[in-house]
Amino acid sequence: MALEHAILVSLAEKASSGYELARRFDKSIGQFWTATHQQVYKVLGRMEAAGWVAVTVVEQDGRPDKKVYDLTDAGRAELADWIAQPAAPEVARSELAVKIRGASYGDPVAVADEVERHRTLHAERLDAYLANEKHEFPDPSRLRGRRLHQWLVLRGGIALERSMTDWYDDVLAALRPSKRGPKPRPDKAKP
Amino acid sequence: MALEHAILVSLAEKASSGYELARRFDKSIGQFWTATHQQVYKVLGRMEAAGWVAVTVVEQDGRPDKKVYDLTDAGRAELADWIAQPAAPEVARSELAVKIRGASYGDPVAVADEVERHRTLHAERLDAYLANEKHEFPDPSRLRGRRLHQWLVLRGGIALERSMTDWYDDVLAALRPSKRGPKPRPDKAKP
DNA sequence: AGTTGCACTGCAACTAGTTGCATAGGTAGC
DNA sequence: GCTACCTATGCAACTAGTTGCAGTGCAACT
Repeated sequence: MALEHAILVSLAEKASSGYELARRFDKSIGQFWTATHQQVYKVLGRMEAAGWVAVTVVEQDGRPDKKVYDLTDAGRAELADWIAQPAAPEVARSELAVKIRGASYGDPVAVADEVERHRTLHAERLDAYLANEKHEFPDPSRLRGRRLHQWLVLRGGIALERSMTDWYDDVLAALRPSKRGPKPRPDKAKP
Repeated sequence: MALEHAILVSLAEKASSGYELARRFDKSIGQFWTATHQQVYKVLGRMEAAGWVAVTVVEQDGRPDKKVYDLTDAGRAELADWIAQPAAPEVARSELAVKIRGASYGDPVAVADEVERHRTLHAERLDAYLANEKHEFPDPSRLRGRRLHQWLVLRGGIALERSMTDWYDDVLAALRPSKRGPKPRPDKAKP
Protein backbone atom coordinates (compact mmCIF):
# COMPACT_ATOMS: atom_id res chain seq x y z
CA MET A 1 0.00 0.00 0.00
CA ALA A 2 1.23 3.46 -0.70
CA LEU A 3 -1.45 6.09 -0.19
CA GLU A 4 -0.16 6.63 3.34
CA HIS A 5 3.30 7.11 1.91
CA ALA A 6 2.22 9.26 -1.00
CA ILE A 7 0.62 11.51 1.60
CA LEU A 8 3.82 11.48 3.67
CA VAL A 9 5.78 12.65 0.63
CA SER A 10 3.21 15.32 -0.08
CA LEU A 11 3.25 16.54 3.53
CA ALA A 12 7.05 16.48 3.59
CA GLU A 13 6.92 18.99 0.77
CA LYS A 14 4.28 21.11 2.46
CA ALA A 15 2.00 20.80 5.50
CA SER A 16 -1.59 20.72 4.29
CA SER A 17 -5.21 20.00 5.08
CA GLY A 18 -7.01 16.93 3.79
CA TYR A 19 -8.84 19.04 1.28
CA GLU A 20 -5.63 20.53 -0.10
CA LEU A 21 -4.04 17.07 -0.29
CA ALA A 22 -6.99 15.73 -2.23
CA ARG A 23 -6.69 18.63 -4.67
CA ARG A 24 -2.98 18.09 -5.05
CA PHE A 25 -3.67 14.47 -5.95
CA ASP A 26 -5.46 15.84 -8.99
CA LYS A 27 -2.15 17.10 -10.34
CA SER A 28 1.59 16.84 -9.59
CA ILE A 29 1.88 13.77 -7.38
CA GLY A 30 -1.48 12.55 -8.67
CA GLN A 31 0.20 11.63 -11.95
CA PHE A 32 1.18 8.34 -10.37
CA TRP A 33 -1.14 8.08 -7.41
CA THR A 34 -4.68 9.31 -6.95
CA ALA A 35 -7.17 9.43 -4.14
CA THR A 36 -10.60 10.85 -3.50
CA HIS A 37 -11.09 13.21 -0.60
CA GLN A 38 -12.93 10.53 1.41
CA GLN A 39 -10.00 8.19 1.11
CA VAL A 40 -7.60 10.96 2.09
CA TYR A 41 -9.59 11.84 5.22
CA LYS A 42 -9.84 8.21 6.22
CA VAL A 43 -6.12 7.59 5.81
CA LEU A 44 -5.18 10.84 7.56
CA GLY A 45 -7.17 9.68 10.57
CA ARG A 46 -5.26 6.42 10.62
CA MET A 47 -1.95 8.21 10.21
CA GLU A 48 -2.71 10.52 13.09
CA ALA A 49 -3.59 7.55 15.29
CA ALA A 50 -0.25 6.01 14.32
CA GLY A 51 1.53 9.22 15.30
CA TRP A 52 2.96 9.92 11.85
CA VAL A 53 1.28 13.30 11.55
CA ALA A 54 0.16 16.05 13.91
CA VAL A 55 -2.89 18.29 13.42
CA THR A 56 -3.38 22.00 13.94
CA VAL A 57 -6.81 23.51 13.48
CA VAL A 58 -6.52 26.73 11.52
CA GLU A 59 -9.34 29.25 11.59
CA GLN A 60 -9.92 31.05 8.35
CA ASP A 61 -11.58 34.27 7.30
CA GLY A 62 -14.92 33.65 5.62
CA ARG A 63 -14.17 29.96 5.15
CA PRO A 64 -14.60 26.82 7.21
CA ASP A 65 -11.84 25.97 9.64
CA LYS A 66 -9.28 23.56 8.30
CA LYS A 67 -7.14 20.91 9.93
CA VAL A 68 -3.55 21.28 8.79
CA TYR A 69 -1.47 18.12 9.03
CA ASP A 70 2.30 18.08 9.37
CA LEU A 71 4.85 15.30 9.71
CA THR A 72 6.09 14.21 13.10
CA ASP A 73 9.54 12.74 13.62
CA ALA A 74 7.93 9.30 13.59
CA GLY A 75 6.34 10.16 10.25
CA ARG A 76 9.67 11.25 8.81
CA ALA A 77 11.28 8.03 10.05
CA GLU A 78 8.48 5.96 8.53
CA LEU A 79 8.89 7.75 5.21
CA ALA A 80 12.65 7.20 5.10
CA ASP A 81 12.10 3.57 6.00
CA TRP A 82 9.50 3.03 3.31
CA ILE A 83 11.66 4.65 0.65
CA ALA A 84 14.45 2.18 1.41
CA GLN A 85 12.07 -0.75 0.89
CA PRO A 86 11.71 -2.41 -2.53
CA ALA A 87 8.69 -1.27 -4.53
CA ALA A 88 6.11 -3.55 -6.12
CA PRO A 89 6.31 -3.63 -9.91
CA GLU A 90 3.70 -1.53 -11.67
CA VAL A 91 0.51 -3.17 -12.88
CA ALA A 92 -1.05 -1.35 -15.78
CA ARG A 93 -4.85 -1.35 -15.83
CA SER A 94 -6.77 -0.17 -18.81
CA GLU A 95 -10.44 -0.87 -19.23
CA LEU A 96 -10.24 0.61 -22.70
CA ALA A 97 -7.49 -1.83 -23.71
CA VAL A 98 -9.77 -4.69 -22.70
CA LYS A 99 -12.52 -3.19 -24.84
CA ILE A 100 -10.18 -2.85 -27.80
CA ARG A 101 -9.21 -6.47 -27.43
CA GLY A 102 -12.86 -7.50 -27.30
CA ALA A 103 -14.05 -5.05 -29.97
CA SER A 104 -15.26 -7.78 -32.35
CA TYR A 105 -17.64 -9.12 -29.69
CA GLY A 106 -19.36 -5.73 -29.56
CA ASP A 107 -19.55 -2.60 -31.69
CA PRO A 108 -16.10 -1.78 -33.12
CA VAL A 109 -17.31 1.67 -34.21
CA ALA A 110 -18.28 2.56 -30.65
CA VAL A 111 -14.87 1.36 -29.48
CA ALA A 112 -13.14 3.56 -32.04
CA ASP A 113 -15.17 6.56 -30.86
CA GLU A 114 -14.19 5.81 -27.30
CA VAL A 115 -10.52 5.53 -28.27
CA GLU A 116 -10.77 8.94 -29.88
CA ARG A 117 -12.29 10.42 -26.75
CA HIS A 118 -9.48 9.00 -24.62
CA ARG A 119 -6.90 10.19 -27.13
CA THR A 120 -8.21 13.70 -26.63
CA LEU A 121 -8.14 13.39 -22.83
CA HIS A 122 -4.55 12.17 -22.84
CA ALA A 123 -3.44 14.79 -25.34
CA GLU A 124 -4.92 17.43 -23.02
CA ARG A 125 -3.13 15.99 -20.02
CA LEU A 126 0.07 15.92 -22.03
CA ASP A 127 -0.31 19.58 -22.93
CA ALA A 128 -1.02 20.45 -19.30
CA TYR A 129 2.11 18.60 -18.16
CA LEU A 130 4.24 20.25 -20.82
CA ALA A 131 2.93 23.69 -19.88
CA ASN A 132 3.62 22.89 -16.25
CA GLU A 133 7.15 21.80 -17.07
CA LYS A 134 7.85 24.96 -19.02
CA HIS A 135 6.53 27.08 -16.19
CA GLU A 136 7.98 25.23 -13.19
CA PHE A 137 11.23 23.88 -14.61
CA PRO A 138 12.50 26.28 -17.26
CA ASP A 139 16.12 25.16 -16.82
CA PRO A 140 16.19 21.44 -15.96
CA SER A 141 19.94 21.04 -16.31
CA ARG A 142 20.50 22.98 -13.08
CA LEU A 143 18.12 20.98 -10.94
CA ARG A 144 19.37 19.16 -7.84
CA GLY A 145 17.75 17.23 -5.00
CA ARG A 146 14.05 17.62 -4.32
CA ARG A 147 13.35 19.76 -7.38
CA LEU A 148 15.23 17.34 -9.64
CA HIS A 149 13.16 14.44 -8.32
CA GLN A 150 9.92 16.32 -8.91
CA TRP A 151 10.99 17.09 -12.44
CA LEU A 152 11.92 13.46 -13.12
CA VAL A 153 8.46 12.29 -12.08
CA LEU A 154 6.88 14.96 -14.26
CA ARG A 155 9.00 13.68 -17.16
CA GLY A 156 7.63 10.22 -16.44
CA GLY A 157 4.08 11.51 -16.70
CA ILE A 158 4.95 13.24 -19.94
CA ALA A 159 6.51 10.07 -21.38
CA LEU A 160 3.47 8.06 -20.36
CA GLU A 161 0.93 10.46 -21.82
CA ARG A 162 2.91 10.77 -25.02
CA SER A 163 3.11 7.03 -25.47
CA MET A 164 -0.60 6.60 -24.73
CA THR A 165 -1.55 9.31 -27.22
CA ASP A 166 0.68 7.79 -29.88
CA TRP A 167 -0.73 4.36 -29.26
CA TYR A 168 -4.31 5.61 -29.52
CA ASP A 169 -3.39 7.20 -32.84
CA ASP A 170 -2.13 3.84 -34.10
CA VAL A 171 -5.27 2.09 -32.84
CA LEU A 172 -7.51 4.65 -34.54
CA ALA A 173 -5.61 4.33 -37.82
CA ALA A 174 -6.10 0.56 -37.65
CA LEU A 175 -9.74 0.63 -36.57
CA ARG A 176 -10.72 3.29 -39.10
CA PRO A 177 -8.71 2.40 -42.19
CA SER A 178 -10.81 4.79 -44.32
CA LYS A 179 -9.44 7.87 -42.62
CA ARG A 180 -5.77 7.76 -43.56
CA GLY A 181 -3.04 9.20 -41.45
CA PRO A 182 -3.15 10.58 -37.93
CA LYS A 183 -4.32 14.10 -37.29
CA PRO A 184 -1.64 16.77 -37.16
CA ARG A 185 -0.32 17.14 -33.62
CA PRO A 186 2.26 19.88 -33.08
CA ASP A 187 3.36 18.58 -29.68
CA LYS A 188 4.44 15.17 -30.96
CA ALA A 189 8.12 15.96 -31.35
CA LYS A 190 10.29 15.72 -28.25
CA PRO A 191 11.26 19.13 -26.91
CA MET B 1 -15.27 -2.55 -12.61
CA ALA B 2 -13.90 -4.68 -15.38
CA LEU B 3 -12.55 -8.00 -14.13
CA GLU B 4 -15.89 -9.60 -14.95
CA HIS B 5 -15.63 -8.18 -18.43
CA ALA B 6 -11.99 -9.01 -18.92
CA ILE B 7 -12.98 -12.59 -18.12
CA LEU B 8 -15.86 -12.40 -20.59
CA VAL B 9 -13.46 -11.32 -23.32
CA SER B 10 -11.06 -14.08 -22.39
CA LEU B 11 -13.82 -16.71 -22.41
CA ALA B 12 -15.18 -15.40 -25.71
CA GLU B 13 -11.79 -16.22 -27.18
CA LYS B 14 -11.66 -19.64 -25.54
CA ALA B 15 -13.68 -21.55 -22.92
CA SER B 16 -11.43 -22.15 -19.92
CA SER B 17 -11.17 -23.16 -16.30
CA GLY B 18 -10.50 -20.66 -13.53
CA TYR B 19 -6.97 -21.89 -13.28
CA GLU B 20 -6.31 -21.39 -16.98
CA LEU B 21 -7.85 -17.92 -16.85
CA ALA B 22 -5.62 -16.94 -13.96
CA ARG B 23 -2.59 -18.13 -15.92
CA ARG B 24 -3.68 -16.25 -19.00
CA PHE B 25 -3.90 -13.09 -16.91
CA ASP B 26 -0.17 -13.47 -16.44
CA LYS B 27 0.35 -12.75 -20.11
CA SER B 28 -1.65 -11.61 -23.18
CA ILE B 29 -4.72 -9.96 -21.67
CA GLY B 30 -2.88 -9.53 -18.37
CA GLN B 31 -0.90 -6.70 -19.95
CA PHE B 32 -3.74 -4.37 -19.07
CA TRP B 33 -5.66 -6.29 -16.45
CA THR B 34 -4.43 -8.73 -13.85
CA ALA B 35 -6.04 -10.96 -11.25
CA THR B 36 -4.96 -13.59 -8.77
CA HIS B 37 -6.55 -17.01 -8.94
CA GLN B 38 -8.62 -16.34 -5.80
CA GLN B 39 -10.13 -13.27 -7.38
CA VAL B 40 -10.86 -15.16 -10.59
CA TYR B 41 -12.64 -17.98 -8.74
CA LYS B 42 -14.66 -15.54 -6.72
CA VAL B 43 -15.77 -13.58 -9.76
CA LEU B 44 -16.50 -16.71 -11.80
CA GLY B 45 -18.87 -17.82 -9.05
CA ARG B 46 -20.65 -14.49 -9.23
CA MET B 47 -20.81 -14.64 -13.02
CA GLU B 48 -22.29 -18.11 -12.94
CA ALA B 49 -24.93 -16.97 -10.48
CA ALA B 50 -25.74 -14.11 -12.86
CA GLY B 51 -26.10 -16.58 -15.73
CA TRP B 52 -23.30 -15.11 -17.84
CA VAL B 53 -21.31 -18.32 -17.94
CA ALA B 54 -22.07 -22.06 -17.83
CA VAL B 55 -19.86 -24.72 -16.25
CA THR B 56 -18.89 -28.19 -17.40
CA VAL B 57 -16.84 -30.40 -15.13
CA VAL B 58 -14.11 -32.08 -17.14
CA GLU B 59 -12.38 -35.15 -15.75
CA GLN B 60 -8.73 -35.39 -16.57
CA ASP B 61 -6.18 -38.14 -16.69
CA GLY B 62 -3.81 -38.01 -13.74
CA ARG B 63 -4.88 -34.50 -12.82
CA PRO B 64 -7.61 -32.96 -10.71
CA ASP B 65 -10.96 -32.41 -12.41
CA LYS B 66 -11.46 -28.94 -13.78
CA LYS B 67 -14.49 -26.75 -14.24
CA VAL B 68 -14.55 -25.33 -17.72
CA TYR B 69 -16.54 -22.12 -18.11
CA ASP B 70 -18.10 -20.95 -21.34
CA LEU B 71 -20.19 -17.92 -22.28
CA THR B 72 -23.96 -18.12 -22.34
CA ASP B 73 -26.08 -15.95 -24.62
CA ALA B 74 -26.69 -13.68 -21.64
CA GLY B 75 -22.93 -13.42 -21.17
CA ARG B 76 -22.39 -12.52 -24.81
CA ALA B 77 -25.14 -9.89 -24.56
CA GLU B 78 -23.58 -8.45 -21.41
CA LEU B 79 -20.19 -8.29 -23.10
CA ALA B 80 -21.54 -6.50 -26.17
CA ASP B 81 -23.39 -4.10 -23.91
CA TRP B 82 -20.34 -3.34 -21.79
CA ILE B 83 -18.17 -2.73 -24.85
CA ALA B 84 -20.62 -0.09 -26.07
CA GLN B 85 -20.37 1.75 -22.73
CA PRO B 86 -17.83 4.55 -22.20
CA ALA B 87 -14.66 3.48 -20.39
CA ALA B 88 -13.19 5.19 -17.34
CA PRO B 89 -9.95 7.05 -18.07
CA GLU B 90 -6.82 5.21 -17.01
CA VAL B 91 -5.25 6.00 -13.67
CA ALA B 92 -1.56 5.28 -13.57
CA ARG B 93 -0.27 3.99 -10.24
CA SER B 94 3.41 3.71 -9.56
CA GLU B 95 4.77 3.23 -6.09
CA LEU B 96 8.25 3.66 -7.48
CA ALA B 97 7.39 7.05 -8.95
CA VAL B 98 6.27 8.18 -5.49
CA LYS B 99 9.59 6.97 -4.10
CA ILE B 100 11.52 8.83 -6.79
CA ARG B 101 9.63 11.98 -5.94
CA GLY B 102 10.39 11.52 -2.25
CA ALA B 103 13.97 10.30 -2.73
CA SER B 104 15.52 13.19 -0.83
CA TYR B 105 13.52 12.29 2.30
CA GLY B 106 15.16 8.86 2.30
CA ASP B 107 18.16 7.20 0.71
CA PRO B 108 18.55 8.34 -2.91
CA VAL B 109 21.08 5.58 -3.59
CA ALA B 110 18.59 2.89 -2.57
CA VAL B 111 16.01 4.52 -4.84
CA ALA B 112 18.43 4.46 -7.77
CA ASP B 113 19.10 0.75 -7.15
CA GLU B 114 15.40 0.10 -7.10
CA VAL B 115 14.92 2.02 -10.34
CA GLU B 116 17.59 -0.14 -11.93
CA ARG B 117 15.85 -3.30 -10.77
CA HIS B 118 12.56 -2.13 -12.25
CA ARG B 119 14.29 -1.10 -15.45
CA THR B 120 15.50 -4.67 -15.82
CA LEU B 121 12.04 -6.08 -15.14
CA HIS B 122 10.44 -3.85 -17.73
CA ALA B 123 13.14 -4.51 -20.29
CA GLU B 124 12.51 -8.23 -19.83
CA ARG B 125 8.80 -7.78 -20.26
CA LEU B 126 9.46 -5.73 -23.37
CA ASP B 127 11.64 -8.47 -24.83
CA ALA B 128 9.00 -11.07 -24.04
CA TYR B 129 6.31 -8.98 -25.76
CA LEU B 130 8.49 -8.41 -28.81
CA ALA B 131 9.29 -12.12 -29.07
CA ASN B 132 5.59 -12.86 -28.73
CA GLU B 133 4.75 -10.37 -31.46
CA LYS B 134 7.31 -11.87 -33.83
CA HIS B 135 5.99 -15.34 -33.17
CA GLU B 136 2.26 -14.68 -33.13
CA PHE B 137 1.93 -11.83 -35.59
CA PRO B 138 4.66 -12.14 -38.22
CA ASP B 139 2.67 -10.18 -40.82
CA PRO B 140 0.63 -7.49 -39.06
CA SER B 141 -0.48 -5.72 -42.24
CA ARG B 142 -2.83 -8.56 -43.10
CA LEU B 143 -4.59 -8.71 -39.76
CA ARG B 144 -8.35 -8.20 -39.52
CA GLY B 145 -10.96 -8.44 -36.78
CA ARG B 146 -10.19 -10.33 -33.61
CA ARG B 147 -6.53 -10.95 -34.44
CA LEU B 148 -5.99 -7.30 -35.36
CA HIS B 149 -7.47 -6.21 -32.01
CA GLN B 150 -5.22 -8.61 -30.12
CA TRP B 151 -2.21 -7.28 -31.96
CA LEU B 152 -3.16 -3.67 -31.25
CA VAL B 153 -3.31 -4.36 -27.53
CA LEU B 154 0.04 -6.11 -27.68
CA ARG B 155 1.41 -3.01 -29.42
CA GLY B 156 0.06 -0.96 -26.54
CA GLY B 157 1.91 -3.12 -24.07
CA ILE B 158 5.07 -2.78 -26.11
CA ALA B 159 4.74 1.00 -26.29
CA LEU B 160 4.16 1.17 -22.55
CA GLU B 161 7.12 -1.01 -21.61
CA ARG B 162 9.35 0.85 -24.01
CA SER B 163 8.42 4.20 -22.57
CA MET B 164 8.86 2.95 -18.99
CA THR B 165 12.27 1.52 -19.77
CA ASP B 166 13.35 4.72 -21.47
CA TRP B 167 12.10 6.79 -18.56
CA TYR B 168 13.96 4.66 -16.03
CA ASP B 169 17.12 5.17 -18.09
CA ASP B 170 16.63 8.92 -17.87
CA VAL B 171 15.99 8.72 -14.14
CA LEU B 172 19.12 6.64 -13.59
CA ALA B 173 21.22 9.02 -15.64
CA ALA B 174 19.96 11.88 -13.48
CA LEU B 175 20.28 10.10 -10.14
CA ARG B 176 23.74 8.71 -10.90
CA PRO B 177 25.45 11.52 -12.74
CA SER B 178 28.84 9.82 -12.35
CA LYS B 179 27.95 6.99 -14.67
CA ARG B 180 27.50 8.75 -17.96
CA GLY B 181 25.20 7.58 -20.68
CA PRO B 182 22.62 4.82 -20.63
CA LYS B 183 23.67 1.23 -21.11
CA PRO B 184 23.53 -0.10 -24.65
CA ARG B 185 20.12 -1.53 -25.40
CA PRO B 186 19.68 -3.13 -28.82
CA ASP B 187 15.88 -3.17 -28.64
CA LYS B 188 15.53 0.56 -28.23
CA ALA B 189 14.93 1.40 -31.90
CA LYS B 190 11.40 0.91 -33.22
CA PRO B 191 11.12 -2.20 -35.37
C1' DA C 1 -34.52 35.83 -4.29
C1' DG C 2 -32.86 31.61 -5.91
C1' DT C 3 -29.54 28.58 -7.81
C1' DT C 4 -25.09 27.09 -8.52
C1' DG C 5 -20.45 26.32 -7.14
C1' DC C 6 -16.56 26.27 -3.93
C1' DA C 7 -14.19 25.26 0.47
C1' DC C 8 -14.22 22.06 4.19
C1' DT C 9 -15.05 17.83 6.89
C1' DG C 10 -16.87 13.45 7.59
C1' DC C 11 -19.99 8.82 8.13
C1' DA C 12 -22.01 4.55 6.26
C1' DA C 13 -22.38 1.05 3.12
C1' DC C 14 -20.52 -1.06 -0.45
C1' DT C 15 -17.22 -3.28 -4.06
C1' DA C 16 -12.70 -4.83 -5.38
C1' DG C 17 -8.71 -7.02 -4.48
C1' DT C 18 -4.98 -9.27 -1.31
C1' DT C 19 -2.96 -12.61 1.89
C1' DG C 20 -2.92 -16.68 4.21
C1' DC C 21 -4.37 -21.05 4.52
C1' DA C 22 -6.37 -25.80 3.28
C1' DT C 23 -6.71 -29.87 0.42
C1' DA C 24 -5.27 -33.44 -2.78
C1' DG C 25 -3.09 -36.28 -6.22
C1' DG C 26 0.77 -36.39 -9.80
C1' DT C 27 5.33 -35.75 -11.55
C1' DA C 28 10.31 -34.99 -11.32
C1' DG C 29 14.78 -34.74 -9.31
C1' DC C 30 18.20 -36.39 -5.63
C1' DG D 1 12.01 -42.52 0.17
C1' DC D 2 12.03 -37.43 0.56
C1' DT D 3 11.44 -32.94 -1.05
C1' DA D 4 9.66 -29.82 -4.05
C1' DC D 5 6.83 -28.15 -7.48
C1' DC D 6 2.55 -28.30 -10.63
C1' DT D 7 -2.46 -28.68 -11.50
C1' DA D 8 -6.76 -27.53 -9.49
C1' DT D 9 -10.31 -25.35 -6.42
C1' DG D 10 -11.78 -22.78 -2.74
C1' DC D 11 -12.79 -20.36 2.22
C1' DA D 12 -11.88 -16.72 5.67
C1' DA D 13 -10.18 -12.58 7.09
C1' DC D 14 -8.37 -8.60 5.84
C1' DT D 15 -7.07 -3.99 3.38
C1' DA D 16 -7.93 -0.57 -0.10
C1' DG D 17 -10.82 2.17 -2.49
C1' DT D 18 -15.61 3.87 -4.27
C1' DT D 19 -20.25 5.82 -4.04
C1' DG D 20 -23.70 8.15 -1.90
C1' DC D 21 -25.06 11.12 1.42
C1' DA D 22 -24.92 15.07 4.83
C1' DG D 23 -23.92 19.58 6.66
C1' DT D 24 -22.08 24.65 6.90
C1' DG D 25 -21.27 29.03 5.11
C1' DC D 26 -19.64 32.34 1.64
C1' DA D 27 -19.39 34.22 -3.18
C1' DA D 28 -20.96 34.79 -7.74
C1' DC D 29 -24.20 34.55 -11.26
C1' DT D 30 -29.21 35.08 -13.04
